[in-house]
Amino acid sequence: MSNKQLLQGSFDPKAIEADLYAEWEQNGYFDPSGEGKSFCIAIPPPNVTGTLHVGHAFQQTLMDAIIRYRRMAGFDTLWQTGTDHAGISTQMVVTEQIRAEGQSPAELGRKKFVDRVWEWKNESGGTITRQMRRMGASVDWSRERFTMDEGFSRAVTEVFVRLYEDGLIYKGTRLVNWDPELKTALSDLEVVSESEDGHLWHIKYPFAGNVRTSAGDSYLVVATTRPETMLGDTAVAVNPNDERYKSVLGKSVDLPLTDRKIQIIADEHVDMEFGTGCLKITPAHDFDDNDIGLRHGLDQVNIFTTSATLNENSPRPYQGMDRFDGRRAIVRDLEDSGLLDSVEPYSVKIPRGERSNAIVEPLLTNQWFVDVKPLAEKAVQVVREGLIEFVPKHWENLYFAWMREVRDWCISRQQWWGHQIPAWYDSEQNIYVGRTEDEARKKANLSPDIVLERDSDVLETWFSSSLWTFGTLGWPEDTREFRTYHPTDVLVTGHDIIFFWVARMIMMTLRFTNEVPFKKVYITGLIRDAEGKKMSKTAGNGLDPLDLVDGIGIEGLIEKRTRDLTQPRMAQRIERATRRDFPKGIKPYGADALRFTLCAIASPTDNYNLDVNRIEGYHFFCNKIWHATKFVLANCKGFDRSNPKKLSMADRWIRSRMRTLIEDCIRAFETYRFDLCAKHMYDFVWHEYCDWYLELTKPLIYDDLASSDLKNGARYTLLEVLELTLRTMHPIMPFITETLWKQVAALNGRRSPSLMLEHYPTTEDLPSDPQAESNIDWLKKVVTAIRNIRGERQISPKRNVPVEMSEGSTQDRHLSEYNEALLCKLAHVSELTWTNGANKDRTGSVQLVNGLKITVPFVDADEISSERNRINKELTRIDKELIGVEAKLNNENFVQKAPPNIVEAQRDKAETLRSQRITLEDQASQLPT
RNA sequence: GGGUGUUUAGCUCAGUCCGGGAGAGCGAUGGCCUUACAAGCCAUAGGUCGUAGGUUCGAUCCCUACAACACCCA
Repeated sequence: MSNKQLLQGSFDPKAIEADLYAEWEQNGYFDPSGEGKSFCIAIPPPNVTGTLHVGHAFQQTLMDAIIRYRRMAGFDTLWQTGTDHAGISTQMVVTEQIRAEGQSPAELGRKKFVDRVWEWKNESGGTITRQMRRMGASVDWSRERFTMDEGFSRAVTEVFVRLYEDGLIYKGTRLVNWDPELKTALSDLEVVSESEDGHLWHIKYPFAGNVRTSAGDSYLVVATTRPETMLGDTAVAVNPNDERYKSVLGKSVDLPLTDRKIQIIADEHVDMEFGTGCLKITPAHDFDDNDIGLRHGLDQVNIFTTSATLNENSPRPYQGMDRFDGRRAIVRDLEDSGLLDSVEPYSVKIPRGERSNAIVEPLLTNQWFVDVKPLAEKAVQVVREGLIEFVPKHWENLYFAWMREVRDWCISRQQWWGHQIPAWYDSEQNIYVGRTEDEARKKANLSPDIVLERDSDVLETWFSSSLWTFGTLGWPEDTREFRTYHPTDVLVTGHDIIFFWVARMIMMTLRFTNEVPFKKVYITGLIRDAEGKKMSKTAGNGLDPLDLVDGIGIEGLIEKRTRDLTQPRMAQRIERATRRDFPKGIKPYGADALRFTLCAIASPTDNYNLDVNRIEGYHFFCNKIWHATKFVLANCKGFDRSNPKKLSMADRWIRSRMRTLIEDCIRAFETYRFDLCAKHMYDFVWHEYCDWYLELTKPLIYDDLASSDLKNGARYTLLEVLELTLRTMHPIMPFITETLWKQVAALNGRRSPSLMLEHYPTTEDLPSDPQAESNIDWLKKVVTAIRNIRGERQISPKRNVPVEMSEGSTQDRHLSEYNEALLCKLAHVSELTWTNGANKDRTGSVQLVNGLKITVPFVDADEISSERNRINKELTRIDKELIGVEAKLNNENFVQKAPPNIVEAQRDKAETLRSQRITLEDQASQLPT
């Protein structure tokens, strides 16, 4: 882009962002420099066939800001990228495609099915990486990995085999979350529980033999939300302290509808207040009951098939029934036999498979497990010792709590897409584990004529992702990358996967590398919509980050939000809400504005509300920077830095402020306070550089008679501070800063072909300048005071007014003389005079700046009454403040106990307020009546 | 039932390890097309900092209890 184009028009993100990314990528600017201290972030791998949602955009923006900052600060940075094979969700998508073609995966067979998934992966796997590029993510694409690629798969097999050899992986029959539709085990994360309307059935269990409760009943009443599971009951439990049932402990009841007798046992877990205080125990179909069952050595009677129909362990009439038909039949039969005590409506938490939406059934199945306890100890220790630090710190508590209650980890899934478990079976179901079948045979000295069959299960996705930091760096080979970049420096992720991913990475990495996977864990909250609601497809309030970048019309947005709804009846409501919130659709705000917004909302809290108005505000901020640069360039054409120059007070001031900005931003980046970082940048650019510094330079630059040394000083500073500002902001807003930087860099003596190759600003050449700061602070206050009077009296900006000063200190007098020209220009003052306050003939509006009295004389009579109001208002304010301060000073305790500097400050304040009060009263009395 | 977090201007949020009478953006109101920017400039209004106690000379900040909301676990 040429200067000419830049000097025209306003900020248009589309025009500048398009080609820049390709340029960076092609020039290899994202690759590690190979010089300096290493700094590495491993990206949480998104689903390979997924699309970018706001949460990704958010976390990746923060990671990119960190990486760009570190890269500029001279680190050898690697942002390791890659994607996850996302077992279940990917398999489901492809299954549906195949079904749509009128086939079933079973007909296709495993090999062809997996080939189809690879096809789909190659076809659609590029979407999310394309979107990441659009957001400006500076990941090293040359090192992109995939959890199913050859090298990573080798790491997965290696880990499985070693854990098996060490006795930390075993196969066993345990209770797991079972999805009867997908016919696979699910992790807790893949199960979503929500409250739904249901019932609580109270069922009578008659005692076996002549037994009575203390109340004289010949039966116990148990309450359950799932009556059909009673067929698998193996006990009834009561609290050992429950007086009502002490006498029946150890006795039995006849389990209705069956010919089984079950025992009455005592367990602390039972809540005496709930229902009748009797709890039916179904160890094979409830996680809590399973624990109780294990404690008491109860039988586990599994009554369901893998399709959740009643199996041969249930009484014949119910066999083959679906679990809900079974429930109806059982309730009816209980009622018929008079054993149904009562039914009440009840809100039940229903667990559903995240992908299939099927109701999950706790089911006893034969699965592979990791024995987590031995791994967890060390994982807790490294966090306790500070080798890994959570930011914000309080998440460590959650981590510790989870680790204390850690259960064995079910790692097998009955799926085809994923890492097939490296275990083989002979005809007697003996297990042989090895990196290959050959190895497994050799280890067991198997004769070649024994036929082995490989385990058909795959490992769950989290198993492979737990190896992410070291697997991507080449482990198990001893690579240079692993030695250089591991442990990685920081992990940026959401609190929802601290246990599923973060904790497991820590455990696995410690086990296999003897290192922590990362030194810091920055936990982000969840992005919600403007009203604080969770963004979701069903609620129809989701936002596609790229729509915020490139814009979308209202019809397009509605179409997107109502497409493929699971509940089509929601469409109308979603459309209405969308039209209300986005009457004109979404404007193209650009990647920088979105990135800046995401940083600005990233305060240390659990949730952030993403308000499009805010993005618009930061889009305007981009425009502000754009125009400021236009201004600077227009006034610095052909500027030569070697020209003799003299810095003005304003130049010295903005350089001193620039120093503060750099310090603030560095501190903010180092402490992960992206919100403060964005705020500092915004305030500096808008309210210091643009509002004041540019305005302060104009009188000088536009003055043909001004000294060329001073003009050169101003141009020098305009360019220098702008160039430094662009560098300072680059990690958050890479596109606009690079574009503008290329226009100003050479004028400030920078020769790099890209801002990405420049060093992050340091404060070395920028002295802190208290004199300039107090000088310009005074000027700002005085100008603002005069503008305040002008505003209140609605004096047109075109009209210059005379201003009188009086009662100030000699310092005020010096400053006013020094700054007179600027002051008159900025406040539209025709003439500035000092009076000794004796001029009683001319009255006017008064503002006080500390001890200095500033008067703008009246021109007509009706201004006088409004001035009286203004003074009265001001007096009220001063009185209120004075009362507070004086109360403090009259308090003996305060004067004695508070630190002397605080007391002194209060005395000064009281002094100032009193003198202001006198001046104002004096002024009011002088107003003509 | 247990745990964590939140509660500050009409709205969305800052207010930092370290207590000394609270800030921004948006919105609202009034005035300006002032030669970088109307996507802008200048000014104004508004808050017993969730409630009740406690600690302290002094509490938005520290402690306790309670309430509401959110999330996690059961």
